[in-house]
Amino acid sequence: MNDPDTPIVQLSESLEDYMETIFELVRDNKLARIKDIAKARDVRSASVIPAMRRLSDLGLITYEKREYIDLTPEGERVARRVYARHRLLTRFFRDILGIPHEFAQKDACALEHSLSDVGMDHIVRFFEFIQSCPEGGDVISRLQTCSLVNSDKKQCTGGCAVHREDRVVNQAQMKSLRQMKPGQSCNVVRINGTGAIRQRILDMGLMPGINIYVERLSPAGDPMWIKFQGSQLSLRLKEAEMVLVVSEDT
Amino acid sequence: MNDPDTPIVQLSESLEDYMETIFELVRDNKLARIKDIAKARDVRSASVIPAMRRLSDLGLITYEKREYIDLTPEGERVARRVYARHRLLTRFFRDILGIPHEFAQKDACALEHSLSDVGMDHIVRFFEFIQSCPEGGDVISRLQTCSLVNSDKKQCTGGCAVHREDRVVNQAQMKSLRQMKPGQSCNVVRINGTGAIRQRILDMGLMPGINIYVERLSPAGDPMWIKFQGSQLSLRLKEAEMVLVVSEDT
DNA sequence: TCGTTCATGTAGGCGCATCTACCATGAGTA
DNA sequence: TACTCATGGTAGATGCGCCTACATGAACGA
Repeated sequence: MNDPDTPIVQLSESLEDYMETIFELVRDNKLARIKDIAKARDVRSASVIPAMRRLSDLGLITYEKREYIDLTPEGERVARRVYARHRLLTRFFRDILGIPHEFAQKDACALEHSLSDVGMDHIVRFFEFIQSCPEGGDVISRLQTCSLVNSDKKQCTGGCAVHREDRVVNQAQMKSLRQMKPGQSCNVVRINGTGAIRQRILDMGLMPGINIYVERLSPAGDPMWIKFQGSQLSLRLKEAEMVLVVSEDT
Repeated sequence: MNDPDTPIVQLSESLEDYMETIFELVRDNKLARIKDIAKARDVRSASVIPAMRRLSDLGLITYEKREYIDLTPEGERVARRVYARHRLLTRFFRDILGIPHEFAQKDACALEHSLSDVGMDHIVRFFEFIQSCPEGGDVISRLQTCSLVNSDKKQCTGGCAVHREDRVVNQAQMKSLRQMKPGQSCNVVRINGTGAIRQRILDMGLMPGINIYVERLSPAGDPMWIKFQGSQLSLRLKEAEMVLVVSEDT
């Protein structure tokens, strides 16, 4: 029944979510009712019932008509796993990547069902590293206060003058993409700017590490044509301005 | 039509995958056929056709009966975005977290559809930080060679003697959970060990950062009972041995 | 010119997860 | 005793994304 060596059943995302919800409800309220589950998952009660039947058939919950729902020992094992994944991913997104809690929560929800065990394990290892390595913690707090990551006005506490300001000040080899001439190649370091424009640039696929070849400027001068990852694209100068690159031409 | 300021249509995961597949096929082979798409996505041709019809109705692809499929300008915009997300996530998983390529690929696939823009943006910022901050790159390469993260025999190049060996050698305040006495509290630092046992411990929710309270040992001595995150659990001594903790009792 | 072959397309079905609309139960209350 | 009302449950529909089985059509070789 509750043999910890048994492999864990593979559930659909939806059923895993139900398991997690029940786990939290039982922990917090000592009982889980159809209505509560429906509310927590933001679905109708009628949708919960067939799900409960499926989970009950799988032996993960006890579900008798008109009685409170509880986890079986095996169900608790399954639910605990999902819950633990969720928690860790939320922490990773929030505390490491600095994603605001609400989004961290939501993104963890999406990933908790699909991340491979190997992937999960590496996230755990990342935490272990951060906690064990004397340098690990330092860098993460540096990261958190870095103006690149947190756009509020905290300042990076040392070392990297480069991104104290919004624009490059002292790394001579960085240019904006706009400054590049047709025929030149470069590599994206950073996207300056925030909000919708930044989003649009990212959506185009212009991201740190990407190699760009500048094709030409439009006759009118304004959109410039660039090529990267095998496809051509036009880019407004206003946008090109925000893309910080290092030239590839030695 | 292809106005970059227009918000991008929200597609189902499946349709996004089709868009991405078509994008890659057109780029690599100059054309995309039903058969190729079916093969790339590992589904039957008959399943591809209704998907193509839906995408065509949305104005994202050109699809006439028995003709090659191509992306419309708007479709290319949508596909490029998905593809860019995929690429960046793969790099993140592989190059930062050290997840083997195959798994990184697979996990990126899962996340690319659901990660919020905010989440994505923070991953980009992470890369920007790593590339810009003089300390960033160092720590990532340290992370990569750390024996915690890569279990092959690379050695961490300096500083953190703690995890040079499989067991703690010189951080006196670390103990294994097994050494804790009933009534004591502690905080998990690391799970030693690999493979199935490690997996089982993680599945139970014992992860770095978790607070544990030791309840009691079984009369027989072997399973120990612990409490964390509001629920009780039994743990074999063999497993408790592998859980490295710091005592919470000053 | 006529088959053969193979990609493409159609028809119909299935399972999941949701919905709406309605029905049943039972606990408290007039 | 009978009414009310929240909660739980049933029936049936929808949309998606996949399937199998079969039909169509175009290209190519005999």
